[in-house]
Amino acid sequence: MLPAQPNQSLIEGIRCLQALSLSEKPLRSIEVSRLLKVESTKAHRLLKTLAHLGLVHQGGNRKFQVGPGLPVLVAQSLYSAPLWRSMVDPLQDLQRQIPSCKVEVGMCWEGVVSCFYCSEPGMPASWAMGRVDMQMATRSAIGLALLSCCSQEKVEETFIGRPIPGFSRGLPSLVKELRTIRSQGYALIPDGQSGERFSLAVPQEDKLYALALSGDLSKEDIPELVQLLQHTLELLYSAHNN
Amino acid sequence: MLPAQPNQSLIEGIRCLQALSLSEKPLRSIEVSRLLKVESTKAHRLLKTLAHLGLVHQGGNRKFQVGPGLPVLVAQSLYSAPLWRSMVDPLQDLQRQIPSCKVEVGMCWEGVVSCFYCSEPGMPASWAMGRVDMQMATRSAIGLALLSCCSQEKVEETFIGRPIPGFSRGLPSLVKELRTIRSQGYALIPDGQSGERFSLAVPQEDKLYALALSGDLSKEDIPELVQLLQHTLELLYSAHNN
DNA sequence: ATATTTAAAGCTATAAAAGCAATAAATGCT
DNA sequence: AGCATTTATTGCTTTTATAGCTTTAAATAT
Repeated sequence: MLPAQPNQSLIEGIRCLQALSLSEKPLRSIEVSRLLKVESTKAHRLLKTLAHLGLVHQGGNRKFQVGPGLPVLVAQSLYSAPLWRSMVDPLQDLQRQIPSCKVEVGMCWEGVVSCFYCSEPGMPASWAMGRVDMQMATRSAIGLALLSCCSQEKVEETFIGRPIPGFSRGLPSLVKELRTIRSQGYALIPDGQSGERFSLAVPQEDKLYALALSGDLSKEDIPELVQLLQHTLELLYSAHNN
Repeated sequence: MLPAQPNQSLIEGIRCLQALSLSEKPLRSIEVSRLLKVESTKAHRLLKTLAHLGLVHQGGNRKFQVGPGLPVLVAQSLYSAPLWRSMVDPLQDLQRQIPSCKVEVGMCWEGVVSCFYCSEPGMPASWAMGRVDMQMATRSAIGLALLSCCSQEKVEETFIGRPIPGFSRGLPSLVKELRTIRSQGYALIPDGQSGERFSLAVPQEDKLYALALSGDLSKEDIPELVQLLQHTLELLYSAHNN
């Protein structure tokens, strides 16, 4: 994955972006430099470069925050390509087959899941695509399904040294859970407080995203639902890879 | 804006991302290198670095496409900060005052607008935030309002050499329109085919985003609506800058 | 108004990309 | 299926861009 000659500057630049996106408020360049433990001139120049590109916005008070470039890049990738739009039809079909469930498609990065498709029962199709919600990966079926596709090292690297939401007993219990998920090919977790609701997610072949169903699922239906999800994923994959 | 020592690698890396986000389908590294007119080893190494970071995804066929990092970064910046969530209340208030109109907040980058808030009449609050839709800036009131805040050079740089959606007579007519918008402080354009519907947008002080109202607007109400939008923008600004 | 902190630029050593050449791996073609 | 062409990937050397120190300027706080 990592090339023989990775571009260090690019890596550091993205770290700046990441820091800004996680921050509660806009940051001064020196604050970023301290957060990332890099020399202040360097952070400053990276941030200014990102600001020039428009990925970062520098407000009147000179503080930096995430800028217009990021949402536009995401929107472009979702809309300008037939790639993603072609996913809507198969997903709406799925929604019709299981009308009482929520249908979601999401990606996982650095322990965080973002769903770009989310249709709740009764929601018009045009509202379902083009969303960006956020959940902690370890509390989401989509996140667990995708994490189960990562190597154990990658998972450890991601979660080491910080509390793992939903796994208060730490990394080993997460790793164990992921092993189970990997072997069965799907993640099933309770959804919300009530014992009736569950979330069921299956990862896509490429491991880029996962598809989830949430609602009143009964244990005996699981194998059938997993099959349905896998079938839908195949449709999605061929829809945007031909 | 541009620092004395901009980081060239970072700029090139982002150009790769941009190329992928605009592409109809996943690209081979050599295709990216040809699109951007850079040496192929360089493009390859940048893409591999981005793939390692997770901003780009390399599928089984080795082709590159936008990866999970981007949507997660956007979602994080929208949700993990009180910054953006604090915008919901003022916007819902606005929606209540003008119940028949659509309310949108969007950013503009490289001639493209992405709205991250979009509430249509009757839409629940929780569905309005966390959207990423896409429109061409020159066809959108939000885009025109934000472009009017850019220098003429910046605008020319963005649109030179390509057709400008909605301005078939070219750059000069866009520049003229932007001058008008800048002087009056708002953009007003017809919305859809019917002559009844309009879109009205006002840029935020920092020029980071603009707020728009779309629907059945009558000419004589414009000044009042502009005031209302400006007032809401002040609330938004203070909501996330204190 | 003054002191302190942060931002930004200049400059040089150095480390990191660029780009060529070589090899390996895919892909396409017959 | 086997050969030819294209693409991906690495190694190596040169060159160039970045790191980071120092200095100056601009904000911000006191």
